[in-house]
Amino acid sequence: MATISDVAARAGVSTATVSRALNGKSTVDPELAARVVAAAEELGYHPNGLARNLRRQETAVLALIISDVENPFFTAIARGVEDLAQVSGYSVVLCNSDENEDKERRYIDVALQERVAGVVLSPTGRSTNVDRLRRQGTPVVAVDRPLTGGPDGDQVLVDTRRAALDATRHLVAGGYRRIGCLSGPAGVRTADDRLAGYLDAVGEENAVFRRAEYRAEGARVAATELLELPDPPDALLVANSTMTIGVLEALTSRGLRPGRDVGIVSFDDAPWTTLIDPPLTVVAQPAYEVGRVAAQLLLARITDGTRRPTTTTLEARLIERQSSRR
Amino acid sequence: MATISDVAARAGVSTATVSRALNGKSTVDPELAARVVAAAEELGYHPNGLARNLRRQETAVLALIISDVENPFFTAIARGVEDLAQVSGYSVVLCNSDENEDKERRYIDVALQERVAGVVLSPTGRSTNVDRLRRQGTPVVAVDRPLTGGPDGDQVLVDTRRAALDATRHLVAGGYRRIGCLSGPAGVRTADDRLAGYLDAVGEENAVFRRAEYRAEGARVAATELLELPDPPDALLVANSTMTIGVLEALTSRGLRPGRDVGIVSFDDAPWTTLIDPPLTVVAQPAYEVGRVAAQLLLARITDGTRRPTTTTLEARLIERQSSRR
DNA sequence: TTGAAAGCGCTAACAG
DNA sequence: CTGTTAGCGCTTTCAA
Repeated sequence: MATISDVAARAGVSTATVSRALNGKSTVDPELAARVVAAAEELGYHPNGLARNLRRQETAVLALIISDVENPFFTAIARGVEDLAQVSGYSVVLCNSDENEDKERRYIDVALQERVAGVVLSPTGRSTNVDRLRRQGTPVVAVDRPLTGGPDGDQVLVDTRRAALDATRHLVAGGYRRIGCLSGPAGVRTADDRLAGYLDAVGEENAVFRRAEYRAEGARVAATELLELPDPPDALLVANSTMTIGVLEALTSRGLRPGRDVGIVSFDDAPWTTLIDPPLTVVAQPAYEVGRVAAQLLLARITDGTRRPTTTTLEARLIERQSSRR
Repeated sequence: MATISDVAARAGVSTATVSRALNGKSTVDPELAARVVAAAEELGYHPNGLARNLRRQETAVLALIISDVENPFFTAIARGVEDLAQVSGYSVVLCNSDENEDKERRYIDVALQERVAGVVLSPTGRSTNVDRLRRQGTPVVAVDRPLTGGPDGDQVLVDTRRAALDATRHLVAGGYRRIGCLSGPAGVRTADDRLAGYLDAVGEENAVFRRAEYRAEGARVAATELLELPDPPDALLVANSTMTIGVLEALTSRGLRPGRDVGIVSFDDAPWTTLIDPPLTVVAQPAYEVGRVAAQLLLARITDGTRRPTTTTLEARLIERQSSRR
């Protein structure tokens, strides 16, 4: 692969001139510059980013570590981060931690090794992994879930406890009497918060809930358990759209109709939620916006490492459709 | 950030020894090795991947350039690539080309600059971008769509034309008389192939079809056009699940029921396809498998650049549900 | 088994 | 405006 010296030789100038001509940083004689460009073209020259970054001690790459590539909520965040990064000349590499602390650590190590300019992540459980980044001074911004242990680092969250409270109250207002909740795993902050919001609304004494993985299958099983209770819930708040798929399966297989028989409100406004009958009432989270804001904060922190850490909390929006009406 | 010399100084050895001890390549006196490990630990040392890769002239990173992060088909591929790469010690960075040749070119440039070990991509339109990779000798494997211009490079495809043919015949067998097709943009190979398979089945003279972006909105409009024809189709083959969302919206807003009024077969077995009423008949593509095979081929080509290019074609599977029955 | 030294490809002082 | 030179942090001969 052609190197800068090859180009320099061909253009009859020094490597420094090639560098200057190609990067447009300093002024170069137009005629020389033209020769350089021509030579680079002829040789199919692509600057070696490794060498460049090693020398410059910086990389125009952001790492985005999310817990599930197949969850529309996170892919929407990814788009937000990417769109914003793009215009500032940064590329984004996506890593899938799979809600697994080990994988998260591995990817954080990769990020550290490759000396990325900064990382956006949805932290899994404990913060010990994040500390590694902080210790090396790599800018981080957390999305969706707060960093535990100190306000060190920016965060972009959604007020999901409040959203769960509102959603539950909406169900109460709709005339449902015994409202249940299906939330994600204990220790996952969003899952805990959504459950807490639900409890705020119904009170501990009236609570009927289960926790499961943020996946369809676990939710199906958990929903079935709830429905088989002696005094089963007549409405369900479900903590994410993937779980809702399982919940709807459980309902269908028991001949129960959403809305009429069991009121449903689901987190996340997935594209299919309007297609089913009845259409689902959902809590729409501003995922794309979360991504954009996170990228903005990260870039700001990259240019100015001394900025005080901030926490941005965005509001979710309840979209009332038919599954929460009898 | 601590460097190898810091570690060397602290352990009282040379940088060469640190390198050997930490990489375990060569034999190092156990006692020295222990000192090195301890020193690295204390300093929170993370080897600089940039420097390492620059020296070694290789990177353990694969780039995966796909045309839509929000399309479940591609995220399933991503999982397949990642799972396989992981066990061989490679990391995968995901780039979103958005079905846009410019973005694709930018990401290919990034891949080239960062000297990734290889790239998996779903090529957008013309192959001029891919040629850049080939010219530099970077191993490439194409997924979902073939590389145009020569069999230079491995490819992993799905026999989607055949799948479209079978799906259309299935509709014919179900008693539908006038079968229409909604496919993706001209020039996108999968869209062309699915349309071709449809034409194979119904014959040019009976064809009623529209093309649209691989997105919900365009498909909704196109489906509406078809349904407003003087002699509208009584069944529709839809080229991807995102488009199907638009198609179902069009049907619903006209009071038409899938199956009974208009038979539907959709490409891609999205998780929600069983939740709607009636459940959708779909063409399930082995996306995860496509990803795994692609990664396998890429790794093989990375270790042996002289391998002859291969083309793997996987079969799709028709899953019959209720939307293709009256 | 260990250390000294060269060099991967690039950029940025520093002279000229 | 241009060239010379040093060096980013690492791995890998080559000698000892």
